[in-house]
Amino acid sequence: MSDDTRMTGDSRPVRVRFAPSPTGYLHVGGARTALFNWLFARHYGGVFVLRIEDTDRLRSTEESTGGILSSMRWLGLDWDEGPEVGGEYEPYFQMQRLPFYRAAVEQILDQGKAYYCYCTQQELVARRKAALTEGRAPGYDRRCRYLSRREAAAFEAENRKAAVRFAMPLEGETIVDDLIRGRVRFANEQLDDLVIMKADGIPTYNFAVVVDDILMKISHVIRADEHLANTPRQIRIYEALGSPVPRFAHVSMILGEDRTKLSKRHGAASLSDYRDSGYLPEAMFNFLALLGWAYDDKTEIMTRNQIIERFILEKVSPAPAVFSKDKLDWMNGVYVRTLRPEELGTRLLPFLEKAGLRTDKETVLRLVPLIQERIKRLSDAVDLVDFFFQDEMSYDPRLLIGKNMEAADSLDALKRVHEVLDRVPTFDEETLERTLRDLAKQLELKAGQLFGIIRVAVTGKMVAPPLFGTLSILGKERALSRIWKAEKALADLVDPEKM
RNA sequence: GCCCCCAUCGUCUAGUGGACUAGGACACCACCCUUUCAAGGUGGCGACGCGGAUUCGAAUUCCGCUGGGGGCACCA
Repeated sequence: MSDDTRMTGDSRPVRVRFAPSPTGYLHVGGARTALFNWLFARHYGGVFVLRIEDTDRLRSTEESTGGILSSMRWLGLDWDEGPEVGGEYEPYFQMQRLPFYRAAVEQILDQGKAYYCYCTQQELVARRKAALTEGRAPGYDRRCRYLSRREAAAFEAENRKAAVRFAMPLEGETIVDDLIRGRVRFANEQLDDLVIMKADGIPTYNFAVVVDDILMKISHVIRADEHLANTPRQIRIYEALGSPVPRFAHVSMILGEDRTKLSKRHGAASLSDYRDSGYLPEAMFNFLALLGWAYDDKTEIMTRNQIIERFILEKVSPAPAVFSKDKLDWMNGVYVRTLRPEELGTRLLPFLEKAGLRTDKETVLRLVPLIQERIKRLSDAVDLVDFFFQDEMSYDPRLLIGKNMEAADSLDALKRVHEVLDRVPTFDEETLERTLRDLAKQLELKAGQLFGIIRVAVTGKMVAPPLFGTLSILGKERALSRIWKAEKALADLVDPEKM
């Protein structure tokens, strides 16, 4: 047994897949499942397949497919086989693989391990409801499994469309040896005869997934916990098809802060929402990897390669994890701070433009040093720098009054600031700081008192980026004009009559 | 109703019978630094769900309970 075999529990070449259904955006939970598959493949030098399970004709859309692919790419999860890249086992859209499913159904039908079911959906729904109210199991009652030839012919004569059901074993048990959960046993009497092909000739999920995983030679099925209960049925289908059963690993689900399954109700649940609100893909990647997996007792921040190198299924937790936005925010901030300034500027630009700020790369680059360690998300930058781009600011003039000062004193101080700045030889940070600190001393004010007044005057805010950098970037002309306006506002406050 | 999964600080987790007065991170609180806000530093608060059993010894093994989640579709 090779090392890899011991670790992956299987001697076949590693081939895993992520198989989303294109009925919406890529959900955070789905992204984590995709990530774990991808990491597993990359760690063992295997193949990562992307397959689109679009057999739900009502809900599947092309837009969803496009959105999922772009979210995957944004996260950096490249697929070796799948849409747009092709591969040995194409096509990778299930609706283009119908002949494969039909052949497989025939094969099972021929063996007598499946049968036609003529029950209509209305009948099924009614019976299920009745069973539930009477406290019986809601599963299919198997009546068509025992149809006589004559009865079947009668239904055919009625022109009823038949679905195909799989004949599950009635007794014994089916064992799932899960790589994360260990051995899980299911009594076969619990498994009902599921539909494997709908009356319209389209396979159901539980069947298509097995057929494709066989055909695509998937060695490990890493998927969400919610599929564990489906697994024994799928194992029976593998066996009926005479194929080796892959190894299974059921990853726990991701919960919202209220400990229910994460969904739109919890705010952003789609990966694209996170992208749009300014999270970095590298932070998201790191964060998602840590949801249910940990390297050791202290490491939080890891590069993509470190994670690939360290990721093993044995360290994946079986317990569900709550998605903590607080921690994501923190981690995103860490990644924002490690970005090279030019890089951060590049990423910031679209967010500022989207907010309606008329800016350009060069300006943003000058702003970056002032805000890099002050933002967690890229979109946070907007509130921090918008005043640079606005000609008219509106703020409460009372904010111009310095701490523990009167309006009149503040006005006097601001006038002195105006004079001093007007005479200052250069408008660089160092000069500004020296000059203004000296002034504060002269006025017998604390630095914070004076700087606070100036801050409000030039930014309109109590909280803003560092003052001297701000003044310098703003430039003498704009800074003085803002100070002048502030003086007027303060003067009104001191003596409203004198307008 | 039946079946299955899960269970360590508020949250993410480390922990695979003794090294645990249970470690780290986020969040929170305090202090330091400081022109505001951040960032950074230091410190603090804070958990093995409950009950049995096994064992010299249990967060770690077993059983039950409780709680949470998932499944039982001609959805995936």
